[in-house]
Amino acid sequence: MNNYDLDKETLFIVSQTFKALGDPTRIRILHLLSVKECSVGEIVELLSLGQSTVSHQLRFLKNLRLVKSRREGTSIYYSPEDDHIMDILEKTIEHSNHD
Amino acid sequence: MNNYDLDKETLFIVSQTFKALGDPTRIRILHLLSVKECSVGEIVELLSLGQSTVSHQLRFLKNLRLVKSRREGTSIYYSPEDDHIMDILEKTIEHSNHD
DNA sequence: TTTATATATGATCATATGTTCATATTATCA
DNA sequence: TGATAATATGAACATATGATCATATATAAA
Repeated sequence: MNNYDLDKETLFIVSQTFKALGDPTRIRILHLLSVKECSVGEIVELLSLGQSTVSHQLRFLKNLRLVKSRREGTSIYYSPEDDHIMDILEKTIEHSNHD
Repeated sequence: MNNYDLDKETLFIVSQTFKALGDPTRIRILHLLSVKECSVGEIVELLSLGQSTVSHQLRFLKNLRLVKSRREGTSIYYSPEDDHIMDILEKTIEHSNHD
């Protein structure tokens, strides 16, 4: 058995995961959520992003189970869901500051 | 000082790095190189990819200093250059197999 | 129930990305 | 030097991606 190549499913999952981390807006959102749970409106304010942009990206991240949400009145609060990925993200951010 | 957001340069480096890992072809190439140093032709054969595709992606990876190369006659051998990123890639591949 | 507030969604558009084709470059060997 | 083999490059093309606009949905308050 030759392990030079990866199977299709692994390839899909891994590439999807890294693709999620490959966009500046999503990185900013995930990093913010690693600091504190935030409502959509708070993300919009703290990062100066459009409401629609944030909403679209949160849906993207939620589909990949990188974030989860809970409702509180009319607000919806988001927080990280995948510890492993968040760990990779934060470590890579630290790593990039040492260059 | 508010550390909710990331500075522009960090954001650029981190997103570029993950973008490199966000494509199936590049993942396959990097994973192969993590197993053994390969010439362009070997990569083409082992992964059944087009020569031009491999060459383009290798240039991409080399620009980001994720791989390095050495010449041997008319062949050019590539190998991983960034241990940290390769570690992240391999760990994420393993992680994806446990789901 | 109307109004206001917060969030989500769909369509559109410009740009980014990855592959392919054709060709150029570089090194080896007859 | 001329021919061959390995790799790199540029252009073109189709598809993917991310932001924006307009609008829909959902909850709360009046």
